[in-house]
Amino acid sequence: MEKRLERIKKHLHSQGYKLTPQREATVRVLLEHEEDHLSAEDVYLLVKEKSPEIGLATVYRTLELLADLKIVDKINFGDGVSRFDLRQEGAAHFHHHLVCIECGSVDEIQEDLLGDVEAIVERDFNFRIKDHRLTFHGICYRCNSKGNKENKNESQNAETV
Amino acid sequence: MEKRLERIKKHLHSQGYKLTPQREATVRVLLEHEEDHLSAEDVYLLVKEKSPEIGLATVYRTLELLADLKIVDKINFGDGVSRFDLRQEGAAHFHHHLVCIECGSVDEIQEDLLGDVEAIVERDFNFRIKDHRLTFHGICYRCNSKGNKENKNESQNAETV
DNA sequence: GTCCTTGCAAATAGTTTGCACGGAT
DNA sequence: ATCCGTGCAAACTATTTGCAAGGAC
Repeated sequence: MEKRLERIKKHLHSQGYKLTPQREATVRVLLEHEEDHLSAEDVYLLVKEKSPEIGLATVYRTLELLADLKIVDKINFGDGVSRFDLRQEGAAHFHHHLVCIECGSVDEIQEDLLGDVEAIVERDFNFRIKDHRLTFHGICYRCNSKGNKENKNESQNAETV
Repeated sequence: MEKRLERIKKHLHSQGYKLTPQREATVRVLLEHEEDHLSAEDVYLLVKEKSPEIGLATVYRTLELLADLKIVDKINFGDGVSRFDLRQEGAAHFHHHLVCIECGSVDEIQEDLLGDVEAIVERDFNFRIKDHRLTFHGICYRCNSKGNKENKNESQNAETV
């Protein structure tokens, strides 16, 4: 993990930015919560645990910077909040998401899967693809097996990030 | 177009809602701007031209209602605004979008394209897909040919949308 | 009357911005 | 001495909500 931090630092430097303590703290939180899909507020609260003096605006500014540098991706699942997701190092494309409409969980799919589709789009629509967003909404494997028990269960929300 | 309005009316009635004048005006605007991807504010301004007494909150409430009934889809291209898109009648799935990072245009792809991908996701991740969102970001055919004019390029002009 | 729906205004939520200060070069 | 980055508060934008009033049945 230190290695990735180091590389991010270089990436920042190469663009004329510094890895300030606040930015480092923010990146660390992102690295430690790679699986989650944190909102800016989530990140802020987590950063605050280690660096209580940080301001919310700084977190927003850092996340925006990281998004500009393609270090993180800003995503939006339709609940009015932006979420931030570290890009896999060296990944050609952004990964996909499975959003469960029952428990709210968000899982990731690292496989590309879209190769053929993109070829068709590029050819048929003369569209030069730079990036994509693919999200499936449905019932996740957890809720699927739960539902099989035919239990008219109620509020046991899963992690939901 | 009247026919679609009629069906939407029935759809509302079947769920215990009425097609009030305000709702009708809103739906008409959506029907007349099917190609566009209007924000709530856009819809509001357009509805206001014909029905000046309507309130913004009513438009929001109507759009939310239509989204609940799956008559429209709420989409989000990452600029903090929700946009509303009429669902194709009888379409099993939501259509896809091509967002141009150069000129900001948004084109639609009605073809499904995701059949194979969805089969894989359902099988490998035990995820029951109910809906999806697929957006490509890149350079549209218009900007492609524009950029090509000064360069050496040849026969590839599309007219999709 | 009862239930829905509406317009308006106020409230909220998320995010951005202005500004003066502080630290590193 | 300059430049970048920060914290704070205020500003802004998009959206939601409370409420009194109007209309259909």
